[in-house]
Amino acid sequence: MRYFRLKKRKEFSAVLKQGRRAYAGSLAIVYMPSETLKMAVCVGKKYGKSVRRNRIKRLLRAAFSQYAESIVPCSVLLIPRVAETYSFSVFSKDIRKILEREHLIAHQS
RNA sequence: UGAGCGGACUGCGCGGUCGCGGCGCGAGAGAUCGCGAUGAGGAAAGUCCGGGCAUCGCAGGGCAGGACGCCUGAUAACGUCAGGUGGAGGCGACUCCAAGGAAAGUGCAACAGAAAUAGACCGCCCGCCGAAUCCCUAUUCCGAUAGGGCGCCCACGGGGAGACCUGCGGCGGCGAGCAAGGAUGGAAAGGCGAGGUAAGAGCUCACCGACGGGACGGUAACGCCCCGUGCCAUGUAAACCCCGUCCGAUGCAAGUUUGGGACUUCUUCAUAUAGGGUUGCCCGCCCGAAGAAGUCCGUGAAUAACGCUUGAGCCUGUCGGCGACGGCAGGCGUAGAUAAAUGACCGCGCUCGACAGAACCCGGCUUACAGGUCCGCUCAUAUC
RNA sequence: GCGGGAAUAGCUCAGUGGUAGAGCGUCACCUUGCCAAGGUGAAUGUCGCGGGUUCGAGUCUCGUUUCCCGCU
Repeated sequence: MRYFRLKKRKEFSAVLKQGRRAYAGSLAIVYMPSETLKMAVCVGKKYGKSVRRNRIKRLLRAAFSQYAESIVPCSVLLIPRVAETYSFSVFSKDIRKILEREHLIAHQS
């Protein structure tokens, strides 16, 4: 089971307005229940130039896709924290921590 | 060997597992799945120029505005490039230069300096008048000049409260001549030397510079030579400006197509010297505009498809050209996303990997960039 | 992606190519028993940064950095 991308501005606003927020050390997650699993990352200009922003987005997508199989259907926004350096292992660990705390993991394999 | 100059290229590699965006093939009613090949740069950046392309305007005209500026060529075009000219820098290889016009006109040139785009303040020299006008020696064209001494009564300068001391034989006024000298300044009416003169002056002469004319070389910018003119007009045009060349506006969020458009009614604004559109303005040209409700249809709306990648394309060879570049022949098929694709993990290697991510497409410019490779050349030193 | 604008004292802003200014703030003094208000005086600048033009640049010009605004 793969995830879909969250594209529409309406959906973005809806999630940001009505969604539930959860925080870990390196990032924040905003989510609300929906029919299918949808995900988006938020990386604005404040994170640096385009190479740096692309790097952050790739790391977040890669980290998220590890758990995509097992998450209950909902709309998810990943918002990283501004930092000096970013790493896959820290993102992966923090996403897992949040998913477990918020009971978003459906069937543990 | 050291220091340096110019040009070209490269800018992590190999293997495995799991993933991402187009594309092709296959399966499936469809969602989707499988396989295969492919997938960021030299600057993709800044958006500083030039084009293509698209829409609007096209009887169009004028004004304004903008850009550029040695010459010749290259090019679709350019503010780019190539080759040359002139100037500046460097021992040199070589590098840099927005490099037309200041006798078309206007403006500006602070401070300093006597004076700033033109004059005569000081000064030099001659004549006259006034004060004063010592002595010795030499020369003498009998005006004086040079050297030495004496002296501060008179004049000028300096010092001192003053008496006075001291430099000097020295001054002041008027008139005429001159523009050589005068601590300034970025710039002071060609420079330097000689002659000349009462003192001076391109007043005269040589050389250099400037200007004008001519011959020769060069497509030209320009170079070089000869002759002439004593020479007169500072700088600034990246101040206004003049001359020459060029420019319609807006930018793919341009724009095209489909899907909601048609009809009826009402309201609001404007109603012709008005308003809107057309290029910033004027003339000219064209035209009413916006909203709401009802009926039919449809429902995804900053959306979908097209534009969207075969193009002034890239590579190789050859020919023409000093070169930029162009001609011919052969070969190649090389990202097209749209909340937006290259990542994660593991292993090995080394010098431990810089600047940095396509968004309509090209040609340039500019800026950023760890390191590495190659070619050509210069200077210094040593040896042969 | 495309187009436009700004940067001057701690803050808000002026500024004709010729010595960088105003207001608020800061500091010192006067005034007051003390504070505020008032008065007098003073300090404060890489004119964002780097080249060029000019005798001379905050101003003209080229590049660069940062920030702001508009366009669906």
